Amino acid sequence: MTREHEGNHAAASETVGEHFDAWHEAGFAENCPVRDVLDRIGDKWSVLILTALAREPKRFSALNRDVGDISKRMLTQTLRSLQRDGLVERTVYPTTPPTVDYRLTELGHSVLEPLTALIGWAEARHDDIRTARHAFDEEAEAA
Amino acid sequence: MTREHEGNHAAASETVGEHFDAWHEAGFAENCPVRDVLDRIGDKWSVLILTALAREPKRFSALNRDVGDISKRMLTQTLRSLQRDGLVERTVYPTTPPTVDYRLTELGHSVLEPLTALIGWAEARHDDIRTARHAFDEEAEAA
DNA sequence: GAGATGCGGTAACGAAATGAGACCATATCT
DNA sequence: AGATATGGTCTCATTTCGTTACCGCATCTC
Repeated sequence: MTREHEGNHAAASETVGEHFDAWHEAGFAENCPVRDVLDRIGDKWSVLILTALAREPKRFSALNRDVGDISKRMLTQTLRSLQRDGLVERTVYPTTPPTVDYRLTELGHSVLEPLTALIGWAEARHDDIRTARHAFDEEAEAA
Repeated sequence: MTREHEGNHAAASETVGEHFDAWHEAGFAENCPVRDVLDRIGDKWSVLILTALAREPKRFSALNRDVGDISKRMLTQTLRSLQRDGLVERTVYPTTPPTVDYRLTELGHSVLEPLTALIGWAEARHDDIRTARHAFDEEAEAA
């Protein structure tokens, strides 16, 4: 029943709003999955690594190359936390030098589904965001 | 055609994999919407603020209370960047003391849809994540 | 056989982001 | 007069991040 923006987004807004209230009452810090999960999703490299692994397992150095400007340090760190959360599986083959590969677990694959939606949104609306950004910056500069 | 985990996630994995390859060829840093968008989505507070505003506009201090343990500093900062990206609209009413409220724009509401999917995933799989986490930690401790 | 290269990382250090808290002007309530 | 609320900003300590150097080992090149 809110008046302002009712595309087809009203339902989602309502749903999310209810979730928020529920977390709020539940104590928030304790059992809020969003904090727990989004902190990881949102740490700048996780999503990129997950998408890089979407189709096939990759070795450490392949990831290092493919993801682009990530440092080994952050790659190691991010992979560890993804592994810890059960999204990624690390396999060592006892060759010399050791070969290590990383692959998505079922849990890891399953998160790609909602992520696809988000990526789709990002691509669809990227222009709108950039437009808004420019407008904002010019307005700020004018002042 | 990958063998390992084929729930219903195969399609998403394939799609995401293709996207990744496309970004990769396109140069990555330049026109990668994910970097651009996910950096914002994933900054620990943005999603929380967006969900807090899902149903109704709120004032600065209401947000400060509702979101919980966010500092005013980060609240201001996050709101500014959401505003800059056109997700949130800031309105000042010339009262004394000034009243300011924040509301989602159409763009802001539209992102709730993919976010809902992600939140749903987080809640559905939260137990799996925590289980994996405990297993990992115990194994690490045993070593 | 000497040096460079690739492997999968770790250690150390400076830079950047973040969090906690004090502070501000104004106005109202007690 | 003093406390409280409003919407922030400023400062400073802690945390996190990114860069670079380095490790042992094996293979490839000269």
